[in-house]
Amino acid sequence: MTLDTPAAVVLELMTMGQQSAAHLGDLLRAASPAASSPHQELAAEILRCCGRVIDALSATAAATSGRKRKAAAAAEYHQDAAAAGGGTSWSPPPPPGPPLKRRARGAEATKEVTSGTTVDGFIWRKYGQKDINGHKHPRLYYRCAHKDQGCNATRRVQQTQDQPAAYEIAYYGEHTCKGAATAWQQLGAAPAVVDFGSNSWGSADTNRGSPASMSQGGWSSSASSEVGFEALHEWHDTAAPDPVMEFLDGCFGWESVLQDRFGFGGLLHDIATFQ
DNA sequence: AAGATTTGACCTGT
DNA sequence: ACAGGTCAAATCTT
Repeated sequence: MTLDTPAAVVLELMTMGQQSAAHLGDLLRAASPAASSPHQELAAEILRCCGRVIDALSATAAATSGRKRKAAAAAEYHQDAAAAGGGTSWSPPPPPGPPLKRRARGAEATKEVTSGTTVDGFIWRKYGQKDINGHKHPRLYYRCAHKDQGCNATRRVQQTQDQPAAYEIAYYGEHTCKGAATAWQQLGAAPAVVDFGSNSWGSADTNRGSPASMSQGGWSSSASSEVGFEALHEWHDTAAPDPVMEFLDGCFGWESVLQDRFGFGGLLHDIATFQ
């Protein structure tokens, strides 16, 4: 991907932010492995926010380039139907449209490789696992927990061969569930395609223990994000393990890149506070 | 008891 | 025919 457009730059930087937040979460877990602390939840919240922006931008880019997945096309059917209704607000997809077709092998997907836990704001339910030829580890299949809302987003997780701690995650389909749409309405972005990729409540291994048992506040990004950032600063100013402090010191300056390049400071602030 | 996960079977695209 | 994706009953967890 080039950085020729503002969207590309935002995508790149949000990806960096997501990786940084994942790293932060790992550090926090290492610092207090006993139970999930508010600090870890804050790191998870940051990951969720980054993931939403990344997926929204990715979807926009894919739509612009005219390449669409089959699953995306099915989701689009619902959105077109909703748009025909004339409303600007989110409409529940449920009555399901045409039967969802099995996606073609190697169908286009939004892919990312993560080390260990990632969190991107959606709740996934595992629906299958398969041993894949040429892969030492099984492939895991997840779908959005809000399938009952007509959300057809799915996620495929494959542990990489050479790096056991790394997971290749492919996202298919579009999130059409209500929580995602609400978040963007609060952002004022109102994307034509309500598409937010993804989420992983941890790696294939850490995922055990029910994603839904974690905070479902991922849908209510507005309030939770703002509180989260305030708490993060408060925590940053008080007690924190040294490795975490070092990590944060190295990461909090990345937004200057945007200001230097496109003067996106205001946008960043809006994204950070979801207001 | 309800909801989530596991896993073998079945379905479909290549 | 085979490999990969999904279904759904059984099982597990909370």
